[in-house]
Amino acid sequence: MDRHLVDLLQRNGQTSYAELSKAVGLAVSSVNDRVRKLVERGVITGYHAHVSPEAAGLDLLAFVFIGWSDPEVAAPFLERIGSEPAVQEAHHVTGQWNYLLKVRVRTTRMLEAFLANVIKAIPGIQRTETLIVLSSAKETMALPTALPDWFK
Amino acid sequence: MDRHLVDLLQRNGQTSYAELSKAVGLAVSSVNDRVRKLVERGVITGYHAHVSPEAAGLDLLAFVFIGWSDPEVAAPFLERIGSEPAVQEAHHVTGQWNYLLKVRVRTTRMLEAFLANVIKAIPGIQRTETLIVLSSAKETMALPTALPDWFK
DNA sequence: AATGAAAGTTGTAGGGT
DNA sequence: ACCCTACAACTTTCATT
Repeated sequence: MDRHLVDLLQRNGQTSYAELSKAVGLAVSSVNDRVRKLVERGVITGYHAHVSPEAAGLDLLAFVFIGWSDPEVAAPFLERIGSEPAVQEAHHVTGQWNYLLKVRVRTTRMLEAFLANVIKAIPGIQRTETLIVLSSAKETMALPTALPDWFK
Repeated sequence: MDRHLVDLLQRNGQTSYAELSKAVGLAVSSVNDRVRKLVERGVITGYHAHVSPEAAGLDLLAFVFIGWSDPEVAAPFLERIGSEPAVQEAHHVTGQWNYLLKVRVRTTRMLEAFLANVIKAIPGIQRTETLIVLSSAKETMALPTALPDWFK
């Protein structure tokens, strides 16, 4: 039941309680209760308008691997990229690199500036490797709510 | 002006027109006009509830690189991962790999099943490399609306 | 937990500046 | 483009089962 509501709200965050009510077969006020509790419990963390990167002029998407040896680098690195809007994601990953960044900029010139003025400006960062995204076949923020058939 | 509205709606997709109106200094109906046009123009592509992966039981995030030689593999690969909820993103990237996937599952056992039953089940896929995400320091879908100071 | 109805807000469309 | 107004739709609360 809650899964169904979450599913619908992931797809369309503006779905009215009237519509949700019809879809799940509960009264409007019951739906209101359940959604409120989903937010209180932290299952639903927020509602956001999604913006087309291209419409915003951000035509270049890149993944940047970051490497360092000195563990002292981590704190200033995280602080810097945390306040950098061009960085959409920063993940601590296994393997030969420390971090993987997802970066959106306008052009290759701007990517170059990002690497030179933001990343290399952090003392101690030794290696980077950049992958340019040619096209994105899929990009969704909807999480699976049910177990897939290939895993039981 | 539109940038300001987009900014606010990216942060909170439930911001009322009354609040937007107060924030940008326009009448409610003007705000309504502008937001409607932003949606019509495709700048705002939709509104979505954001769900906590951990609350949904998806504790494992991984990036999976996929490689093949035969170009015939692309079509069936894209069709398969397009309909796979565990795959959040699929990017065609430069470098030694063809695609980079962002995958969310519950456990390492489920990741193993994904690689065996979904990826390796696609004929022609020759190489994969999986990076496990230990922690995500940043994960936002808010796009920058202004040019950064490190790029003029 | 779920329901129906009342009361308060908000979204939207119209005409006007 | 922007504003004001009015009505419809929606959200939220509350008493009840």
